[in-house]
Amino acid sequence: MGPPYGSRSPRPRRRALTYARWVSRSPLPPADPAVVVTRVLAWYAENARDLPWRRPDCSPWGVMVSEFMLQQTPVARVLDPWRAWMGRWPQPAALAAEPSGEAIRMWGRLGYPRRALRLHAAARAIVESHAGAVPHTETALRALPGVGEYTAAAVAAFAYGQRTVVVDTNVRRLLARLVDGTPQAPPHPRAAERSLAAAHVPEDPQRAADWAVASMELGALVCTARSPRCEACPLADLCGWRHAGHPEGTYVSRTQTYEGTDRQCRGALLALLRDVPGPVATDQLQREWPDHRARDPDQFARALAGLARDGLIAPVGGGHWTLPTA
DNA sequence: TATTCGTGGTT
DNA sequence: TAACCAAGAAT
Repeated sequence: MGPPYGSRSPRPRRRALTYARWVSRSPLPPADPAVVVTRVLAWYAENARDLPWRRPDCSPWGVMVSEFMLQQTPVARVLDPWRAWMGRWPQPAALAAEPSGEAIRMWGRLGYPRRALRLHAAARAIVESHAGAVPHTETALRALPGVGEYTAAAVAAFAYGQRTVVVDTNVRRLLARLVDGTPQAPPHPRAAERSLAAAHVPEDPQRAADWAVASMELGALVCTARSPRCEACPLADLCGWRHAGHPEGTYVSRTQTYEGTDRQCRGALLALLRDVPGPVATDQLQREWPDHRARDPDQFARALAGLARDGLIAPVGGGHWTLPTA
């Protein structure tokens, strides 16, 4: 047995090899966006997943619900909750008629429960300001709670076939690799990224919407963050990152440990309130997060106050709490 | 602009 | 197995 792999600091050597390979090759010309779009659309036609919110009979509301649930959440975890949600609340008005606590309860363990609260508030805004119909324009969509730049563009494109610039984490990574030759997009979106993405959007609206979903799908299934399947990629011969020999990334993600965080505490408290029908005493909640689990003695109180401030829970008097009933 | 906000599968 | 990552938004 030799020394453990990496014990002789292979980095400089590896970097030198990468550079030698780079100079020995002819420069890779910039990929023609028209060619990129054509290839990705052809790939999508053969490889698209059959997701319920992509079917022609899916309502704009169904598209919007899917986009909320898919924020920072994998497709596989969204499928069942989406079906249950749409079965119970097929239109915005049905959800708007319920207290927000029901939305929080229905959200279950999808994570980021403030999304449930915002989706509920968005449904009420749609009833109040848009006669119960999901608005068509990005501007009107963007004004809804929980709808940011990405979601507004996505709903306009996928629900109404509009020509928008849809830039999600998949598209950002795909274009970073293809055009910039880097393995990952910058941690925070830059203006240059939106310009680059806009340069790839076809003129025809329906084709633009197809490009949006197809480029996202390619990023999700082939050009993945870890272990990309370049052998299955229709853009492999155009890819700057592949041409450069797959150099490693430089961005270091802050490792966010979950154990013992405020997030975990909030999640545990909310889970208890979700799983029982009525009010819960503060003492019982405290038992859900005993001091020995806490990072600091104020954590329980801080989490409880935070949940209340966010509107995820409400006091009902006598030291009891419930999901919001309004 | 940098942080905060859940949860669970994958590597 | 610890770290990474997932169709972001709000502040």
